Amino acid sequence: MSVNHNFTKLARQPAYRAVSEKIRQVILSGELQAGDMLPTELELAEQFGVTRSTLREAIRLLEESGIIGRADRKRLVVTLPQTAAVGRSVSSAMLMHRVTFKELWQVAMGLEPLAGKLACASATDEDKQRLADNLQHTETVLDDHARLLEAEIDFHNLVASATHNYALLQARAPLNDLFYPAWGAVIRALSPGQRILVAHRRVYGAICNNQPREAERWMEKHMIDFRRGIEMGNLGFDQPVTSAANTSDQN
Amino acid sequence: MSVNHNFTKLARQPAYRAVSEKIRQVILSGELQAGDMLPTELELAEQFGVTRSTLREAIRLLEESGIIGRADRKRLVVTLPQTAAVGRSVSSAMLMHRVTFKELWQVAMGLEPLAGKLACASATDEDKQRLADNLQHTETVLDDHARLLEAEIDFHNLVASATHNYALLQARAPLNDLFYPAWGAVIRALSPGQRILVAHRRVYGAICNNQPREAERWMEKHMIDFRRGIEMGNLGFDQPVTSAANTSDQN
DNA sequence: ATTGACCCATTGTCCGACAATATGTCAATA
DNA sequence: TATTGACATATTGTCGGACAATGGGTCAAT
Repeated sequence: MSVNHNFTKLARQPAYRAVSEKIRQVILSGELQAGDMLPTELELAEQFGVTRSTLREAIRLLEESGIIGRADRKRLVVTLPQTAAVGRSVSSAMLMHRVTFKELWQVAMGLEPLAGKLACASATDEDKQRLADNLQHTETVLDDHARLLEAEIDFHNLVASATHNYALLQARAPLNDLFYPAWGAVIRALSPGQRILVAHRRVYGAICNNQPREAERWMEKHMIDFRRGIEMGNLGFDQPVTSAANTSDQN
Repeated sequence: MSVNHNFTKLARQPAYRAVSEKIRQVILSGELQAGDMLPTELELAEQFGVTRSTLREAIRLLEESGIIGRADRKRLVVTLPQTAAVGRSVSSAMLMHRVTFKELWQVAMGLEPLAGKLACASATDEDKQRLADNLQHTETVLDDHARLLEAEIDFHNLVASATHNYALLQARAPLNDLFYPAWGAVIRALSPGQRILVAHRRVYGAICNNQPREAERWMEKHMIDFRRGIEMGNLGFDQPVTSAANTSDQN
């Protein structure tokens, strides 16, 4: 019989990956901060001792992570990742995993009431003003399905932003891409404009009056309404969500 | 005075990005499924009418999203994104945004009790067995700080997995990378092995007996303990978390 | 059934090249 | 002075070709 000592299957990584990791480290360590310009591709390539081709591949990895981008279409610049940019990767993953509407709803039930609650303590006057503007705008589009959905999504984003909690913003990013858009079907089927407006007003009022319990409860009711809408419309609560944001413009 | 009509600043996208988007679309539309092999780089390049260099840059973008990878280090293959892979991008973003421990804790307060609650309804016998194994293992490492932290993280992952809710798994991914590791300092400072074990046992018991309320409450208590630990240890509850997983191995 | 020798396809990396495009300078003009 | 135009320069996006290393396959020898 053979003596079997299990060796750890050593994984060498290609150069483009090593370069990418190195740059990422430097950025995450704070040595390079958001807004800092990076050297030109040629210069970077020389520093790492690789060719421009290899370096460019490394750059792409960081680009997709959203931590570097281009300033004015030329120079590379360290960037503060936008929630939307990072969220797209997450959303892609969820689509491939065939996440159901129910799963997203469960997460929404955990995060949206929380957002309402937290917003009470942290919303600035500017946040409140933006919410007020949103409510006013919503009233004018109650019967315009597309705009209503847009206003609806905006409202929830504004509440989340009012928490000033980036971790929360990031955690709920996929809801924007997958959960609410899918809900557009409900709006078209049931025209629940009034119910939406009432719930939003309650949440807004609670935030303004610093009543976290109220904000939490009404956001929860609002979410339960969502579920009811999906089920009543027979729109596949247990079905995988489909990518609504599939409409990237190109030939 | 000049007539000022604000034109939308048209943004042309480079070829590597267009190619990347196209492939992503095909995958997300389901036309290509996880496990499917892609043609060779040369073949793909010819199909798109670009050179291999350009195509490779496109591949890097998708690679970072975790939706394609390499089977046996050669052929490209459509991959089901791993939570860890996608989570890394998210974690990077959070680090750059200087997310505080408090922010992460707030998210954890929203998601971990939820995970406990949902797990009650969806945990399989196998899930329960894994939890039981984890508890048994935890008892043996109560005084080994490193292993205790590891077991602690494992437990929460197991509970989350038991929900069989991928959206939830993805949403709480950054907690694994940033929240719990940072909590290692608490373990070293306070040696709260017993408290941890008690809470875990309660959660486990509630899941086995299908008592969602109990599971939720004990998970919540557990999280509050976390916060207390951080504050008692004076470990910077309001400070940005630092990347503990910064230790990637390379020269 | 394992080993070794061999071939082949594909990747990772390199090099050199060029057009398109921003940036900067400077003169000309109103 | 402020705007315009002409020009030189730097940098990116893309191309095409090249080669070593490596994994997979075949086939013969043991």
